[in-house]
Amino acid sequence: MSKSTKRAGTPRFGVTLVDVARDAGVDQSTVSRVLRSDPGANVTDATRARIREAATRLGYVPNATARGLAMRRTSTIGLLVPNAVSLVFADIIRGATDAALELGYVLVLADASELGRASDAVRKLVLEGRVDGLLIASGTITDKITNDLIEGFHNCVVLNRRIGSRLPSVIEDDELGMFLCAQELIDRGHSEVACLAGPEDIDTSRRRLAGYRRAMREAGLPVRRGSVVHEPFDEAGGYRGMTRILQLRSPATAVASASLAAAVGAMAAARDRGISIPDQLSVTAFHDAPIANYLSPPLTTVAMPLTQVGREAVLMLDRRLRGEGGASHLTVREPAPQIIRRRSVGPPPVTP
Amino acid sequence: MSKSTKRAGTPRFGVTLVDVARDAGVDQSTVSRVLRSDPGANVTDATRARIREAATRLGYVPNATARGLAMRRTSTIGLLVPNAVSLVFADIIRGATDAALELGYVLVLADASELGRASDAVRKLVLEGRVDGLLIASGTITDKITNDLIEGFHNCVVLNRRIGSRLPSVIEDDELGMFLCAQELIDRGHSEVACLAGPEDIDTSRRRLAGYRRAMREAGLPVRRGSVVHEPFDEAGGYRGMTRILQLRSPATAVASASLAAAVGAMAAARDRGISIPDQLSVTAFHDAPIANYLSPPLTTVAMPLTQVGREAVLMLDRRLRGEGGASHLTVREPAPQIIRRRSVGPPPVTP
DNA sequence: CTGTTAGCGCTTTCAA
DNA sequence: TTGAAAGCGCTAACAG
Repeated sequence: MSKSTKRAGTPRFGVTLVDVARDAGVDQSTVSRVLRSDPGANVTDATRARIREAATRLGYVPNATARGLAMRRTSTIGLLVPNAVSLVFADIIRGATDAALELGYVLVLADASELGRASDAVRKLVLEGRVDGLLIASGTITDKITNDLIEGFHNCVVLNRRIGSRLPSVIEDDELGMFLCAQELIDRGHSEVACLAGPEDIDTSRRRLAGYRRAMREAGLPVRRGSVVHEPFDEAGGYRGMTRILQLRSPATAVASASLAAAVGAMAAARDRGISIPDQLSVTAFHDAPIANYLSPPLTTVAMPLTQVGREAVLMLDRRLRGEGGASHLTVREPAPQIIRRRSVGPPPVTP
Repeated sequence: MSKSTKRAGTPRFGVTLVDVARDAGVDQSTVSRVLRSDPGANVTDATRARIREAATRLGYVPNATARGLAMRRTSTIGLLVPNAVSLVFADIIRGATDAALELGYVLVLADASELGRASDAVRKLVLEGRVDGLLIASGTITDKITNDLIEGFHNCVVLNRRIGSRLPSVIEDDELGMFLCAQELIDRGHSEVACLAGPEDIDTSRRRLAGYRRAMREAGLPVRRGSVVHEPFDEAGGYRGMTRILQLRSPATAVASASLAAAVGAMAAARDRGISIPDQLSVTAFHDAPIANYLSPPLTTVAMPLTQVGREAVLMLDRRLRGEGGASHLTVREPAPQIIRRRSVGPPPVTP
């Protein structure tokens, strides 16, 4: 069968190595060596130049699929997010994207707002080899994915969660961040400080709750019955939780929320019951985002180093992909959590 | 060189077609036919069963890279988002993800919050062949990308924008949606209705502005000088725009915002000047999202069929990838825009 | 009904 | 200093 046999109807890729090689009058392997800047390549400056020129002139772009097949790695990593719109993921995504770029990966996000989709994503991305590794920043669904699919798959890093000790993880200093949320309230004179904690069965919630408890303990304040409520990390959860807190016989005068979204819901709940912030109720939230500036009133938050979490997760994944060892559990403490004071905190109301 | 020659040090993929074939005692091509459910494959039920059994027992998963190389398509499509956290993208993403799944694609998101990243993403995803096609839902950066890289590349569809007639596009009925935003205000008795429009040079803004103008015109209301302000579609833009409107000699009593985020900023600006909503100022916004429920007061919005936009964009891209013709510009009108009344609209204040 | 064979575009060993 | 050749895992003619 002659060389001219072309599959009929199958589209071709663009300019290939062979095209460049032919144009430059060398072998494709030489082109490959030059264009990859292969360190162990001894190529004349002349040929080198000729190849480079031909490549740019022809508009050659290496094909990631072919390279991936040959190298058995795609140089892309995935980041699974619960819903791409959650307030706190912007920073993680930014940090991860930057770090990935620096290390020569391309970072793709996969939306896994639902359980089914998450499994789908893991299958399609990881098992079918579309990505070299996976970052999982997917709060609630993480456990399920873990059990279902990730077990034994070590090319992945979990963000903001610590699940057993099997899966590598990068987390923030949840305890400290939440400590600061509560402390800000206590410092202003509040003694009845409630806590809008996340889902009870999640390690992240537990660490944040521990920070709240420590702040109370160190101030010599009791944690009253009913003043710690477990609700999801979203607006609806915050709304429900705040409503329950306000129904207490002696409601708290301040509330530290373990998530920004929940704080938004909490503020709405207070407003709906005619309670004004910060006059009658003070609020602080774990995590900062631009929206905090635009709430009524602007919300005092504790900004966490989320960008760094994204970055470190990529670095850790890369290390693992390259077979290096190193710690597989990291708590990001730099830059330190920082309280951003806005107008949602005031002194406790004077009780009649 | 014997068959046993293995590259040293290169990791292997998992279970391959050959493994399954050997196990089932057939050729790999047969396995391929069976596992792909190739319609033109005449295979005995017996072998078929044997192959299937072997595949599942060995835990075979087809390798996307190899398949991609052979088929010259990756079966993945990319969705470029400006920043994954913008409020309105959740629905688009959901619609697109679902449609992609149905058509056998996997959808990956790429964050392109900055211009540089956007070009990077296009290069890495499209030119290097990591995706078959690209959806671009990237407001402000779209133009640049277009000019830089997309020209002549027709495996892409632009969302919510119409750029020349070269690039295929899927948009909402911006005019109608914004018409409804303004009409709601007018119906409540407002005659001084301002408009928080988007950036002036963007077609999307122009269509929304046209809807506002039509509502005013049909009501016989003049559009006062200074009551249309062009600012970006974000909180800061809304804040600035609202501030300018409130500085007018006779400020409007109502404002229709061309974006949800801008409305959030606008409400903050009003609050900061001691203006209460809806008593002294009514507000409506184009686009709905859960956060609207939790603002103070909850914001009246016009919900647009964003999920459908995401879906249709995928369908259109798929059609083009398959070489089918069909319209390359679509305006999604179903489901119809729907006004969601909350508490940000009231009658105009009685002027002294 | 099934096997053989020739690639897809690239990397990498080995030989010259 | 460069070329030849094998092969990554899969698909898709074509032959039998």
